[in-house]
Amino acid sequence: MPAPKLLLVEDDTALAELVEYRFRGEGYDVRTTDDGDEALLLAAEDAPDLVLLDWMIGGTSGIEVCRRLRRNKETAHVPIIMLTARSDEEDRIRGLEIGADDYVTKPFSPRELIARVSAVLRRVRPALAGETITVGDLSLDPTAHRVARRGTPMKVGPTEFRLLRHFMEHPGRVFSRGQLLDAVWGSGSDIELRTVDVHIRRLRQAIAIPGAADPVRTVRSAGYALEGV
Amino acid sequence: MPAPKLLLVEDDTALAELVEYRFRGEGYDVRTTDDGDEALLLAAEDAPDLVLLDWMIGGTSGIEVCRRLRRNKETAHVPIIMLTARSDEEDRIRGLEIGADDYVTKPFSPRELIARVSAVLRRVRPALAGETITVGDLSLDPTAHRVARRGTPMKVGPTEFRLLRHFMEHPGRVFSRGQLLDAVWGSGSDIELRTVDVHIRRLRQAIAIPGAADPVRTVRSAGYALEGV
DNA sequence: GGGTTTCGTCACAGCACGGTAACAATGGTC
DNA sequence: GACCATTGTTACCGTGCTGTGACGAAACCC
Repeated sequence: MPAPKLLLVEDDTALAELVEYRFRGEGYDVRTTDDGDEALLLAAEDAPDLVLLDWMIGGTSGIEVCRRLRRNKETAHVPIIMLTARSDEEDRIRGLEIGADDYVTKPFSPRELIARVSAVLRRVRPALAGETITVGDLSLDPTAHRVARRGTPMKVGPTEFRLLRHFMEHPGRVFSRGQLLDAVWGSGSDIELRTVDVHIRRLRQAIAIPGAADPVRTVRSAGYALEGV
Repeated sequence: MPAPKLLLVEDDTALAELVEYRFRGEGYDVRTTDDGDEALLLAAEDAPDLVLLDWMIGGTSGIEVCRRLRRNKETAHVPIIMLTARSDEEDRIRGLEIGADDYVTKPFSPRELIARVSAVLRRVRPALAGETITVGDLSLDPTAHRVARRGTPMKVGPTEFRLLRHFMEHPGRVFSRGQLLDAVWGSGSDIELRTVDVHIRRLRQAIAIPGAADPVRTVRSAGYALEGV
């Protein structure tokens, strides 16, 4: 899962550094500029996942930047959060109507800003906000029904998918065949225990890549487990 | 374009009536309740497009309602705006982290609330705001009822249009046949599951262009999805 | 090492699932 | 009314998935 890319447009250097520092700490990839035109260039050449935009930056107004981001096809749907010292309702509404996705008034705490950013990202790109489960080099998206290893998508059958999901929801934990039957096949299923072995093999086969270790661990006389982090 | 459906959960009757009145005026379809459990029922039986949720309603807390909305698969992705008298940063962050999409403190002006609602909706379901959605090389204009692929217009039947629109509002996500029937045909429809297959085929046919991959993905034993970004 | 238990692997039969075409019913248009 | 577009249903077919038993390999115990 690539780090979400933020573009911070802010001319208060001290504030910009603080925000940048905090977001870096949260695993974001942050670029900063204090100039509206430069912001548009940066956004156009490598579209960020979200823009933090000061209401008023030296030269052009933040509003104008917002409008022009929306006009450009490449950046039209990038979510924007406006930062501002003003708390007039009039301005707030104007910002939202122009196309900002959220509006945070200064002074704000970094924690709140982080919470808002991740709330917005969760909506826009679920894959960026931890909707996907990641264990080691494996990632699984339950809603898209997708599995990838080291970024490359893997073809996984239905039962193997459910099996893997169960493992990834409890990484490192050992499950007996009976427990796996209950969890993956349903508690009422009347299926041979050994059948689990076969699906374990199919799962191993499905997520195998040459030169990489098998993440499924066999625990003799106990069951199977997914290699933890 | 159907009216966006709001669910308002608020126990201050006077405020509830005011909000309801204003949103009706904006063309929204509003249902109101003052009870957390009833809210969950209403949301489950006919998923709204957005929930306005009071922080503290008689009996259960709004937070609990929020959490349970998120837990239910049907309502997990419905955006939520919390309304609250508190303005503690701690609470605000907590609400956002729990899964609310936005947070408005009382007293608020109806205008601002409307602006925030439409900002969230624009982000989550652009089609509701009458905006053109773009996913991959597909674009869909909800007001003009037009679909284009790589710029060239495509002829798409009514049902296929609604189907495609639903897919494009949730790109990448897998929907079971039952879910598609609820979302596209209406929750009360009594239609064979396999009928969905036929319309999927018709949709595929309608948006097919030679030399391009089929954007509709079949997920065996799970449903269908539109190839995400 | 011999015996026993546990696991890995394979091939196969059965069938569940999705793709497709054909058809009847409906409703709108001229 | 005749025509056309659209819709929902069904039946058939092929493919891929699933569960099982059998056999050999490996690990464990003495």
